[in-house]
Amino acid sequence: MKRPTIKDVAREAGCSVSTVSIVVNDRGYVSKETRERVMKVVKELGYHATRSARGLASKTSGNIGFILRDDHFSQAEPFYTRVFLGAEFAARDRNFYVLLATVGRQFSERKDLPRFLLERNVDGIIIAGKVSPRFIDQVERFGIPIVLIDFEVRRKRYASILIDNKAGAHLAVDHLLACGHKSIAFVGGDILHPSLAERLEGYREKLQEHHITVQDRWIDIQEPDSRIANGAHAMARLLQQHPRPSAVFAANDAMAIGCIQQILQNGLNIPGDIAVAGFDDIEMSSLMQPRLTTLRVFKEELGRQAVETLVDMIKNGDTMLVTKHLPVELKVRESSCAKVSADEHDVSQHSTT
Amino acid sequence: MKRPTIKDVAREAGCSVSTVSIVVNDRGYVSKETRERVMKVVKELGYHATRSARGLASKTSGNIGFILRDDHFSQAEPFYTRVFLGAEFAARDRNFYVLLATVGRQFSERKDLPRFLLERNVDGIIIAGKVSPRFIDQVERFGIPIVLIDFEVRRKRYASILIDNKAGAHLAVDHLLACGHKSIAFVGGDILHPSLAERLEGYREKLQEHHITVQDRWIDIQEPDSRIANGAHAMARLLQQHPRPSAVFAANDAMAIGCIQQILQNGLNIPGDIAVAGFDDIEMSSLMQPRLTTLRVFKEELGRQAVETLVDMIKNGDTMLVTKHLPVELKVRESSCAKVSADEHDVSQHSTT
DNA sequence: CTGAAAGCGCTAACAA
DNA sequence: TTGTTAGCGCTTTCAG
Repeated sequence: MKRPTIKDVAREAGCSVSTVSIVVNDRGYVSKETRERVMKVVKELGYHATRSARGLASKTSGNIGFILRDDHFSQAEPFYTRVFLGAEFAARDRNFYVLLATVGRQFSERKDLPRFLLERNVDGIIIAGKVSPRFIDQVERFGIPIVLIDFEVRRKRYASILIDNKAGAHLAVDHLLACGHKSIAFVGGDILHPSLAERLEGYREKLQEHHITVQDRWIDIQEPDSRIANGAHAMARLLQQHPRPSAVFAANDAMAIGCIQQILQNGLNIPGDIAVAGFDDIEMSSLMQPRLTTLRVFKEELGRQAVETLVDMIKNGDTMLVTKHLPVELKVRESSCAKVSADEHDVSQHSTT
Repeated sequence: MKRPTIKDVAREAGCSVSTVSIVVNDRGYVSKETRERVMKVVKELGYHATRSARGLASKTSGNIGFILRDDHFSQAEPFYTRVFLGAEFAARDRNFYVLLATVGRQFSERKDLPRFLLERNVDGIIIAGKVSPRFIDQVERFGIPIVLIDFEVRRKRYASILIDNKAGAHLAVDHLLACGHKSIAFVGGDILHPSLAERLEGYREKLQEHHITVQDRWIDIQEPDSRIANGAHAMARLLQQHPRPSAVFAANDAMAIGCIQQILQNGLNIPGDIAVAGFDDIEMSSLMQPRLTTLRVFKEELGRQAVETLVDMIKNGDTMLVTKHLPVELKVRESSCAKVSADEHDVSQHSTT
């Protein structure tokens, strides 16, 4: 048996299709009696509107596009995978579906635009992480709301969900200072990424606040990319320095892990000889040996907030460009302080933003 | 400026809309000249068909529904998250989008059906993991292809992508026997799950093959659920046994990890006093201490194969019910054999199916 | 408050 | 090989 259409409902309820439409979408005015009569028939027939018909008539898709750089997705990179799952959750709560697409590192042609944009198959777009600004320009031309996650563009403002990177860097450096370290190095790759730049900036600020000279030779931001291997490379260079730093603050956990590998490989002790702190709190960080001190970023929450913000823009036609900074949390573990208790939760500290 | 429609293209190209439709969808016969003329206009105008219009006219959505039990998704459970990502990958290659939905453990009402089914917004369905058979019945009534992942129903056949659980269990038990263990226990929860039942069955078969009596008191399948905590509970009971087993094969890594926690907590040594092997190779297994010997399941591949199979069914109207068993791989690590080299890859073994 | 009617943009017979 | 013509099922003015 075929599925009932809106016409069937109208006929059974003895009213017009437009009335049924109004009732099932709960807009406009309908008398209580009519509404109930229609609802009853809807129940009986098991009627449910077909998405593509609604879409064609109303020019909405009920979908949200989630765009990620391919290298962030394909290696099943733990950070953005979490953000994506957070978005999935929130979308389901708001009755949207999430369509996923990836872009190349350097966006080249209109050919590379996600299919869902060309097909008009999304009502709004979330872009997670750093992508080519030219790409964002192209996306903008489709005239649908956009929310950025963990990324900003210089010349233009977008609604965006950001990490409180500076506050996090302050917490990390404060902690290392509290552990008695005076010579704290910074390791970062792809420093053009606004988030990583902010972490470096926060590091600088905090040292200055404590009247400690920022030493350029202890700031290693040569690596093009913030992956584990590159953390190891940077650390190798830092170990050449005389005197060498007694602590390292890495721009993210991946690089911090690379640093740790390099330090251990050189027969040095952690945190005895060198203390290490990272940023992100990816899953691996709490499972490795020694467990990594880091700043916990609430990844699912980033995705969730982005969806909430986007849905508000879609539904209310909000034109206000919201910017939210999500606080981070310092997780002190063995890589930074010998004396840390097993219960890491005792020493958590929230950023205050 | 408004986006061009198929009519605009037809007008510019001096032909009818149906010709344009045929060209852009690459079906039916069109003269080379006409085709090229149309393509040229398509390029110039930057035309791209709107998904919902195509959907309404052709009764296809271009989407695949992926259904997961809520407790498998919400805790961001690592196993199914991977399977889902694998499906995402494959879908993108085949020009489909994946819509995600979850079902409660016990499906109750038509109300609980995924919205994308009611809205006719998917062309096929993937169901991952164990769900209520009544739920599958309901899904079937929508008359679209279904592929099951890691699950079977007794009374009916479905296309399905399965794990070669028996072969895996054989490898595990063989390995433990080779390490000199004669008294090998089995720990499992939710043994009604076909996959877990097969692992137990494989364990039994292999012991019998070696003329070792299968001892019921060393088979602990009381726990309702195969989570870490329950692994610990089961292990606690096994440690009461006299004599106690010298090795444990757990139905999955989560329970194996619980076993390890319990063993260490009792001041025993791994693998000295008791060896442990798991199944799944979740990420945590290679990061913990001691690293867990387990059977690697190719989770992304499960998702990918499901999509490929499903898309074939959707496109070719294949009615053949394919069943694929994906091989697993034994990863020997410290939890089972003291003498294992750091390079675990040297001791991998594939199941032969 | 309710109904009639005009599409939304595309596909798929069916003719020509 | 190409064109004509019905819809697909719903939303949305616009009258009444």
